[in-house]
Amino acid sequence: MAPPAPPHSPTDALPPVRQRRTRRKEARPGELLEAALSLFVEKGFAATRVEEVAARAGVSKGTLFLYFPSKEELFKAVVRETIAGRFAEWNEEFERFGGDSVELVRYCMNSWWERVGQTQASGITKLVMSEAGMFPEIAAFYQQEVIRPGHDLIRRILQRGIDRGEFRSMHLDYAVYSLIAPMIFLLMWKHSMSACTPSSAPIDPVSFIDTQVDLLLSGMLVRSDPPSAR
Amino acid sequence: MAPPAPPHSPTDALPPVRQRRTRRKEARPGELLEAALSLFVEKGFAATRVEEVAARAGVSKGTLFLYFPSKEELFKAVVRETIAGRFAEWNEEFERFGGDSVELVRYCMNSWWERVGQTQASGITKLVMSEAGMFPEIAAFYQQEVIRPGHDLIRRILQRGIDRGEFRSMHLDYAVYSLIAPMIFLLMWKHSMSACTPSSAPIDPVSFIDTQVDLLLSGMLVRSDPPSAR
Amino acid sequence: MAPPAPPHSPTDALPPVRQRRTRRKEARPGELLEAALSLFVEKGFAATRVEEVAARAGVSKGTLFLYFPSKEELFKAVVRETIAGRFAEWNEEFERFGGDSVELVRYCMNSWWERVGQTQASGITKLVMSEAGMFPEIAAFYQQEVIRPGHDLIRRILQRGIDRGEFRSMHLDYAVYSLIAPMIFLLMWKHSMSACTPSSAPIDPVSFIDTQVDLLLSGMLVRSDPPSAR
Amino acid sequence: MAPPAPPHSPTDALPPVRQRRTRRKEARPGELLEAALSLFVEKGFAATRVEEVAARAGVSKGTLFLYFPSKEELFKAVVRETIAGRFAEWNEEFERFGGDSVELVRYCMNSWWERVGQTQASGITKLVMSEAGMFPEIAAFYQQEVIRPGHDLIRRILQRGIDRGEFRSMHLDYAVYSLIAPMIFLLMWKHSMSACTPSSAPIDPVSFIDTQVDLLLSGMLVRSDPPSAR
DNA sequence: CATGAATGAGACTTCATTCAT
DNA sequence: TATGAATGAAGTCTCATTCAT
Repeated sequence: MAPPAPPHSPTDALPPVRQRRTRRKEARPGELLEAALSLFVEKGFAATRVEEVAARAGVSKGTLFLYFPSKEELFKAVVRETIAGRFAEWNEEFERFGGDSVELVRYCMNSWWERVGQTQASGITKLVMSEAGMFPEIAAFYQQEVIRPGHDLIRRILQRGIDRGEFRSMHLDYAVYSLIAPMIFLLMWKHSMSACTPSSAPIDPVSFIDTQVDLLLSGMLVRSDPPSAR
Repeated sequence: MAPPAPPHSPTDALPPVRQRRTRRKEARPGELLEAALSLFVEKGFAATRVEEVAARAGVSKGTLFLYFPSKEELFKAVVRETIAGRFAEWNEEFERFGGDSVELVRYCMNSWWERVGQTQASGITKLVMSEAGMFPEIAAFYQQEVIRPGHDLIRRILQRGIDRGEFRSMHLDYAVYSLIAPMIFLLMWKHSMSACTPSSAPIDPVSFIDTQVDLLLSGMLVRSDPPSAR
Repeated sequence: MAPPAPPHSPTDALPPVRQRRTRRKEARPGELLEAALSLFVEKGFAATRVEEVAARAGVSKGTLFLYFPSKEELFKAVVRETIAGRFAEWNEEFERFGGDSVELVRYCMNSWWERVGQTQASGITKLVMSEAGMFPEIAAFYQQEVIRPGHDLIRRILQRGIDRGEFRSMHLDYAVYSLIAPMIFLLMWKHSMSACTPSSAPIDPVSFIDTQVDLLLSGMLVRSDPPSAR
Repeated sequence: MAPPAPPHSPTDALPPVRQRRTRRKEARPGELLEAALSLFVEKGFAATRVEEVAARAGVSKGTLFLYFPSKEELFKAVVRETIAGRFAEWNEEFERFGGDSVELVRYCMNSWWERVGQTQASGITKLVMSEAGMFPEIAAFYQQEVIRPGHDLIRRILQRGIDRGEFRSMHLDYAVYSLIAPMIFLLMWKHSMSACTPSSAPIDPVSFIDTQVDLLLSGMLVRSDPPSAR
């Protein structure tokens, strides 16, 4: 949580203990957001007490309200913060991708798992889905900032595969959801079932994604031609 | 809340009123569970007030506590009650199925949508996933009563396909989750995003399931042999 | 505020101890209002804690909120309650008055002191004036329900005196305020200065009113001279 | 809050800025008291936040506590400061007055309105009366520093009128309060009702005082009659 | 002197739960 | 059995006051 001490040359003057008061001001919102994220994910919105959040961030109750006017606003800020324009860079990255579309799809899903699914960020998606009923505003925001861009990104990838003659033509919108579905599933699984029960058949996300991509690309059916997949 | 006794002539028959009373008494727990289910699904556990549940069930707050010792127990009862062994009959039904496995898979998923997904029953899955963190006991119960039987059922279907030479061999456990994932996705979608936001690309569940099955069975890749699709 | 025990014949059965729960329901709002009135008057709106009000009314904090949705609403209810159409009967009474207008004015002011000034009701007028800045809505309500009717009532009395040739003609609106002023003064005095300081020249309200009426009616000037009025 | 130093050419004279700074330092307490007075009058003691006071005075919250050890002490200082012996000069002035006592009374009241009533100073009287319950000490202080001297001043004027054969003999103490009453009324009116409600019959203070003096001096009764006064 | 971030006691309000009727 | 008035623990939020810079 504390920023790792950067490697510094011996000539660096080490600032005594980093003045407490002044430095904090800028760090506080981030620390609070981080604390709030983990607690919200752990216990849900309602069951998380602001005092706990403050305590985990190492400040008092009152301080929290210096930065966020209410518990709800804190929640919204957590969502906004965690989401914050992830898609701009992703879009670019995928645009530049040179390989065939099969690999792109596989890369895309694995990459999502690494950068979102397995991080705490996935918790807020679970949270948003769980609490959507209570925060329509947040749900709408999420829809706009995450769902739609994500949808569009995947759509473009599939279109690329079709254009290059790699994928057969298909109902794009639903195909997109077919790729989103396993991620949502993984994420709900991680934060719900697996979190608290010794599941019978534990899921290894990487293997699951692998299988999933295989199936979606090549299907289950027995075929004459060997699947191109690994 | 009880309808005021209407003025009636001495010749009026009393029985109808008495009947309603009597039937009510036995129906109470069920009515309460129903009311609780819908409210828990709509608003989550914490945000649902017992008074609302009681009101929706047409009784007073006190009465609710006559049947359920606490809000938590009410929640658990909702889950237990709604889940009640569905799988016995399903198992049988699928055992008797005569067609090819492609059709069985398609039938299975459509049938789930009809009997669970589109009914109120889907709400409890959403509920369990949302509140799993706070009710590990319930999550475990669900795991045992729903997840595992469901998993096993689907596993047997896939195994049947492989045994009959219809499906290629695959990692069964993950393939099962690949079939579960879209259902979970559909259900979370229905109860979360679509419920409160005018989604850009609304999902028609039947079409989505159709596409999903197509893809999982035949894949996305361009092939020489035409898919056996429906 | 409590209804005086009605005289009852010896044959009346005295109800055991008056069942606690049921009877209360109707009495509660009144008891709370009474408690609130005295506390608000004693300590002002902000310094009065709802818990104190509840305690003085013999109930718990939560009970208060069963009857009044917020502290502000409680305050408004106190004002409304204490004010509640006092003027209808007064109007009538004064309309029926037979004596000369000098006596009517004197009667009017003495009567105000007896029925309002010396009762707790005067406290809320002080309160409204003190807190007007924070409760514009209340101030407007008071203006409409108390100030204006009171003003009109006095105006009619003065007009009567002029019509009967008892009073000289004068600027009625300001003359009305001249009669209101000493009441307001008395009431502020009672609730502010005298309440907490051993005043040097304590005011006996009845004597003060007497003198005030004398002066307003007959003036200070030595008799035979025509007044030097500008 | 401090004006940002404007970019200036090297030839700019610095002094003005320095002067302002220096003067500021000495002026601080006064500016704070002024800000506090207006806010306390507007919103009452409890509803006024020290931060607002500081902001209106152009300093930070912390600075306020450099000059006043607590909010309560700030309040007391406001009262003490604003009251500051006004009566020495007034006494003198009235002692020197040559005209008849009728004119003196009229002059006295008009003069009070001009110098106190219509200025911000009137606010503290409103303040003291409103908050007397919470600050008995202040009320006593006010009683001693303002009420009593004022009372004595007026008493002396009335006695002068009697001594000169202008006024009839009367109960002096109450007569004094009869002259004070309209001022208190005017002042409460100004700061309470009129401040926030579009009053039906707006009061012009000068006209009101005029009428009031007329009535108190000459009475309401038709002239030639001997007054019926008891 | 001045600042403003931090504190934490304290106030209002909610709501699951009890219990006399 | 049913009611609904009453409770009080618990939670959110405010704001006077402190203190390191």
